[in-house]
Amino acid sequence: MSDPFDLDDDIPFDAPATPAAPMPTPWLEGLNPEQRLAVETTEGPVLVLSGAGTGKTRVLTTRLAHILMTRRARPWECLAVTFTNKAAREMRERIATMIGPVAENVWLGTFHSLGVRLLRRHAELVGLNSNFTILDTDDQERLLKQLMEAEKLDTKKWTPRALSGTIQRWKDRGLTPAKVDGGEAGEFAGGRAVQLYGQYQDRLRTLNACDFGDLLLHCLTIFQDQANADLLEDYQRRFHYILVDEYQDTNIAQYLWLRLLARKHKNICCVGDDDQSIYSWRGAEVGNILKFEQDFPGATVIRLESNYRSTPQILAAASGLIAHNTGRLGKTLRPGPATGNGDKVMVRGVWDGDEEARVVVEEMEALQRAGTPLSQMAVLVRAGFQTRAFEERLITCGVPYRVIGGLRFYERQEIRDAIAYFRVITQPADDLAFERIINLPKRGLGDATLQAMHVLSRAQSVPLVEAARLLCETDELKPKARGTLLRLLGDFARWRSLLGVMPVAELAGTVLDECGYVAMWKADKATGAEGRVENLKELVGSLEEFDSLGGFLEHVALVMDAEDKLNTDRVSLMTLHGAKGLEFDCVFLPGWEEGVFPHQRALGDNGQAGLEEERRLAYVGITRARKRVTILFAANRRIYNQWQSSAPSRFLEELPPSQVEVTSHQGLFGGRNTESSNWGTWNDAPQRWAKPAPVIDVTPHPSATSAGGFQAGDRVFHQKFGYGKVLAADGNKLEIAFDKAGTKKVIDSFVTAG
DNA sequence: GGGTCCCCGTTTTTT
DNA sequence: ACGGGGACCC
Repeated sequence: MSDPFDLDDDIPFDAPATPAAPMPTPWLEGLNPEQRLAVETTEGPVLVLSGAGTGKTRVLTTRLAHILMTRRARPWECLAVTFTNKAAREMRERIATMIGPVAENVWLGTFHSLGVRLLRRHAELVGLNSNFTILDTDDQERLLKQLMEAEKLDTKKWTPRALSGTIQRWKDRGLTPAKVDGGEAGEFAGGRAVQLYGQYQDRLRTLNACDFGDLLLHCLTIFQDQANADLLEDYQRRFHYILVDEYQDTNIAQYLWLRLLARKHKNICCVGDDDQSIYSWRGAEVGNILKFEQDFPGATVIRLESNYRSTPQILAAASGLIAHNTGRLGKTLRPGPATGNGDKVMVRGVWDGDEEARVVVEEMEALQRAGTPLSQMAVLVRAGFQTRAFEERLITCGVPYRVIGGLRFYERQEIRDAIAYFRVITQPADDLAFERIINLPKRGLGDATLQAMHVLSRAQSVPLVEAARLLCETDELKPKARGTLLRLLGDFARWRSLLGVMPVAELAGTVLDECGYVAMWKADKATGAEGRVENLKELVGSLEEFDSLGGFLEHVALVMDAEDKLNTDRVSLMTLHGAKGLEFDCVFLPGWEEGVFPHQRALGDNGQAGLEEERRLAYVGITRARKRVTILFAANRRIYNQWQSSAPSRFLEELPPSQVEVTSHQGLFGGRNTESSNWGTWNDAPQRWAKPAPVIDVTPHPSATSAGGFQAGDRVFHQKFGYGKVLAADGNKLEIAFDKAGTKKVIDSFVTAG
């Protein structure tokens, strides 16, 4: 990968037009007055409060284009920061279409990718080598566990995971071990949490590794050190204009980072929405956006309130709900010119989780018949486990869907294992990676061998790989283990010698073949093993795009999201958190019950603040919809296999009644619009919620040949359900009587002739 | 070094 | 219910 940032200051920058007064500014056309103000107020600190669907991204990109087109700054004098790779990519593309390839020279990226670039340049200032490794959470926790065990701590009472979390939160606040208030972690780890934090940082340094928090924290350390004042000034001088996306999600470390860089020119523009702050649990500090005007004196605050996404009913419902929060900067979404009138927000009470799924999928099918593409429908849940019931129902009804979130490609076990091999090749000192694969596939190098290596490694202060080599020169190991270890070390030496000689993809393939890792999965009869072999192939294939293994590893660490290339028409299932920034015509919001949403844990842990964040989550959910929102709540729900009756979410009462239409099955639910102003709870009046009549499947069952050529009577095979007989075919949908799984509807591309 | 049993936790997640 | 991890035994 080329590094545009290393091109530094001497790139010719040809703005398309020579500035002449008055300069034409076509890129400003079509902006509303507030948006235009946000774009044109280039000087000084600016806070753009942009509600959902008010054209935030457009403002950000246009602002950057405006700065460049009017030659206020050259591309490499602009810094644009986002949170996700997706947002960064989107912004880069949009800027490129507006101003052309010079856009590449803007410092544009996520906090972490920009942090990494700075840190690779100046790694030696914090005792690292510029080719440091970026650890994933697995590595972090394993490392902490080792440290805790060395301290004889009970890792069941105090889990490495919890300690990892504590350390991350400290890093989020820009605290190095020396800066943490000693008493802060209380009795955690016998009062030794801070000490462990220090040990952890030392260990990372010897491993030449960083965790995610370090990417920013080390930058801060460098910038805050008086000895590096010149360096800081260099960057301060460089960045004439700074743009920050999703400012409500920044943590304190990020805030300090920005403030340091903006100190000279003070042209910092932060865009965000305090009402969409839903990540406080991972260190985001709403306070950053709330006190922007104090932090950056003389700041201009601009509110974008004209919404181009949702119907007036949806906006009114969302606004009414969020108005229950305190401590807001305050903003009211107004329907913009483009939004038509729509239906009221539907609220629907159902008997249980199964009915909820049934009702939702039925409505989806009805909407589809009425012309809404499936890709314009989404089910947004509070927690991951809720998707299961919907998946099952969607499978049964043969409605294609995708689950967004969950395990990502690079988080799969086989991918992480493979990557550990690559890591040891590029960085022999990467003990964590070496430990991971030393006996994978099983080659008889167990605890005893590892133990001996650790002892030697510690005694000699050398990496494990080196300790292993030394160990092989002694008689300490049994001959068999010694032979195996020598062979492994020899393999690594050979693979390493191929670096830069053999194309990376080929090298990767060779490594995974020769070490026996692929063979291991090929020999595995368990379900999913073939899938893993496939994934490994895909991994090797994806390496084609890289010209160095190191570049690939950085990509893996920083760009975890693998773009979904499938453009098929599918319903989306995801968490409310995952839906932020997305929009759909029709949104389903199930599980609005006390304990589920607002979630019990959110209420317990943080009281009022926790509740308000849950409410913001609800606000995010509602404002994802363009045309239609359906909220559901169930009287009974099975949680951890235990049936519980539940009360409707308090958020339901907070929706403005005039914007809501309560519907119910079979007189299940009276609703306050027609009855009293009081919402009954399930517990108060269980007799009101008689079990509804079963839902009758009204989908036609024509018997014909499917698009894929299947017809009634065919024997087929399905990955999940096994063998079965086709009962009916309709377009690409088949109704199949499976031998074991019963009768289900599936899409014909999921089955093969059996 | 490998298999079995018990216990624990089970909100949200990017980088 | 269920999976992961650790302790324990062969």
